[in-house]
Amino acid sequence: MSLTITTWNVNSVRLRLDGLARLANEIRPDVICLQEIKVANELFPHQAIEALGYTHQAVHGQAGYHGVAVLSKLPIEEALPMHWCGKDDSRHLRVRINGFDLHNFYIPAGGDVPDRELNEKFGHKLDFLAELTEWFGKGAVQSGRAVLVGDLNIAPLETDVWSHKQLLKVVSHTPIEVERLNALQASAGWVDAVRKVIPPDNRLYSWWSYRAKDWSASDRGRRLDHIWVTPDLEPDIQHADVLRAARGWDRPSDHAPVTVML
DNA sequence: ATGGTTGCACGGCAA
Repeated sequence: MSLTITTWNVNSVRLRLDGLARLANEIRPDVICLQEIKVANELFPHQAIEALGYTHQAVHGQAGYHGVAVLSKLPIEEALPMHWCGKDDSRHLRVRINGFDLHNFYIPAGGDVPDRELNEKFGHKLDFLAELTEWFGKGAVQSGRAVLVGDLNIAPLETDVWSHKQLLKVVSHTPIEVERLNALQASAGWVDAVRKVIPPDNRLYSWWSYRAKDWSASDRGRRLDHIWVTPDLEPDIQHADVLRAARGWDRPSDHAPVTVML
């Protein structure tokens, strides 16, 4: 028995229905976790997605910004929209599928300036990570078997960015962010499932800016999207991949889907 | 050093 989970920052779910159909046909994930759906709950395109075989859907939407959703071929036994840092941003949806916990995150991007004194968005990003770390550290993962996915908006490894040196002061790859992400990972012993399959000596990206003239030729990417599992699931990791081709589809998201098969 | 693109609440803001 296997379970395939894909995470994808779609940058507007309503503009990415063709892409979702393609993902459903080409990868056939059992569960798809979306970020940046950019739509209120009542406007979520439930029927179009149901027609792709994802009859179970949990949505934690928001008009205009952010928003996360879980699409599943298996029943969603419980869905908990979560909130952090005293804000009502829709950035975390916790669901229970097949008896395991799945956490779908859209971590704050953090703005442009990597200094919390000058840029409160950067402070929010650091605080968000710290709150999660404390929460997971207190035993939020109870069942033992759990999966954490999403756009974590941090590329932790040198091989997760096109130029480690040139990105050290760029939000997403600064030392303080990497430190906070590593602390989050340690909080519940999370294992980076993608890097278990594709070792850290290989460059790997999941996001390329819209602003490049030729995103593929310049290939200035970053690995911002992640799939982590608890240690007891580590032996079950069968396969992992980034669907880089999706970045070249018509009207693409700036993120490519990341998939792990357990 | 600057500007480059996309998507949303149609226009400034976030990414």
